[in-house]
Amino acid sequence: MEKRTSPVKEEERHVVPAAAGDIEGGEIGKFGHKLRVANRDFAKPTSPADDQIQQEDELKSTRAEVGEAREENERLKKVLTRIVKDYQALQMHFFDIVQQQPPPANKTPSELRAVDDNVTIPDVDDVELEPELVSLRLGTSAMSGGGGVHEKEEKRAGKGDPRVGDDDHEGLTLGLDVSKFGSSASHAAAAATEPPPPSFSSDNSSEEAKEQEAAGDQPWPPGKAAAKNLRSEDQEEVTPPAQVKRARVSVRARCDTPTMNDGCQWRKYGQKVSKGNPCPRAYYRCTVAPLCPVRKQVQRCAEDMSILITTYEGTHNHPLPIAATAMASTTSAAACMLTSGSTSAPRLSGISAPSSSTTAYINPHGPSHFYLQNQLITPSSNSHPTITLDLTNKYNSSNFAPSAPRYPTAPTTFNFSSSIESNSMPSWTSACSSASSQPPQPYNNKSTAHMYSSLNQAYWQRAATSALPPPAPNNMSTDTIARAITSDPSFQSALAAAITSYVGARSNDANANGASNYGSSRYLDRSASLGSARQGGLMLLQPPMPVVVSGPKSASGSPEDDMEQAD
DNA sequence: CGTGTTTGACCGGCGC
DNA sequence: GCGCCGGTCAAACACG
Repeated sequence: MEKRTSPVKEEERHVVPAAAGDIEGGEIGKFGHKLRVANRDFAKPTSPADDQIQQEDELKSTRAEVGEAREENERLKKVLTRIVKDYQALQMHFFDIVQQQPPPANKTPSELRAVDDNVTIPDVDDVELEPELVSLRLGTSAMSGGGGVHEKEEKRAGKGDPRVGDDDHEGLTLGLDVSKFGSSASHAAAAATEPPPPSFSSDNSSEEAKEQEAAGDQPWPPGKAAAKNLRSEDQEEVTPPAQVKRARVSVRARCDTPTMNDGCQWRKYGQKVSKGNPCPRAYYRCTVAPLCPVRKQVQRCAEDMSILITTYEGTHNHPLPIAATAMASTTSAAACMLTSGSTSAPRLSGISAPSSSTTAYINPHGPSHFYLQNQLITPSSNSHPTITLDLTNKYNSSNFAPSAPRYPTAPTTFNFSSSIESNSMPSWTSACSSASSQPPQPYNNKSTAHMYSSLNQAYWQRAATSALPPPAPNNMSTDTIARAITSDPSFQSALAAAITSYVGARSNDANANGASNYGSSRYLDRSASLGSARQGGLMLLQPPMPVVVSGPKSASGSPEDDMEQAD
């Protein structure tokens, strides 16, 4: 570059000696090229006298231009500075809000219902500024209402919460874990009275944190060793009587890579061939932070090897990078949805549901279809309430109705898609159709991740209210609740956004996703990465991604049971 | 040498 | 009580 420009400089000096000297060195860097070009232009040989005058004029104009450019540069600098400051202030504000936000359980059911009945999707600004809207702990609200739980589940809950708390008390927990929805009333009450641990980070974090705190902070079935060690210490946390197994969120997507990139760091700790699926199931553990309880299972669909089934379980106890936040938020939202259904269903509808499985079908390819299917399944080994987010085109009616349900027993199926019509968000229809008519890749990962923040927040507000079962009436069925939740554009868009980002990112670097070279010590402390993670944990706000929701075409069976079956 | 993966063994839950 | 199964552990291994 330097060599290329030097001849021009020579020309400048020769033709217009004053030019170079009048320009500040700094400005030369920015506008020198322009100046040099201008000089070269008027250096063309013409009549000497006129040329001299013309050159001077042009030089003046060029100087003026440079001055303007300089001013513009300064102006832009100031604007940029202001934007950065605003962003930082906003970020701080966001964290403050997240940290200060009281658990939704503090609200009375009536309050929540009132909100629920007239929920309006808040503007991005509203979401951002209004604490209530920022609250991401709504997933826990389901907990407060969670009364009926199985004895078995209670037993499990009592047994399992060893790993608890260390992280939570540090205030770093990210919480959106939905797993605690089964908490007993007493536990719920405790949760309601206790302020959530301070949590920063992404949307789901606060929820998860709260849930962890409330339910004993044991997102995952602890490792045996950990369980043994901690069981005695954390009696309190173990006590929560009625705790169901952790909710799981399963994502099905066509993916040719070993794993999908969800932005987190994972370490594979096991692989096993499960019954009913020749494809081995890989077990991954989140290694972004030490002791992060989140794990995921990755398995190919037996019927369609191109479909990758990723099942998430647990709550991150650390801030997440943006990309990871998107997925975590999605899973949390889905889990929250599931939670609300599972908790309320037994109580409200009088159906004793050992566990619940909800499937959200999203067809990213064809006409946008999204529907949720909440299924009550028998408490087999797969007693984990599971929500499946289906990104495959399995939704097609032709493929959709399975010949026979794969559940051990025919699940009681609740379909709430009927009400989930585009009329709830008419304006989204067209946009979504176009967006979803393409392969997964088209979605912008970052933008969706960002947008998810606001959407998720909006959803959580709604979800909290929806999830909280009304005090008395038994006429409110799972269907009603699920309908309320799933019909929420915020949830839909949030889900779609995160999912699409998820899918879009999957091909970017599957390696980085599966397990990349992170961490300083083997399987141990990675706290060093938290700083950056936190930085990325805060997501920007963007307009919601349009999502069209349509009702399910079939209510019978689950086309989607690979995961559940495998589990 | 540090890190992640592989893989057989182990454990606990569950059904019979 | 036994066996099956899902899930996890941890030593051995591979890789950069």
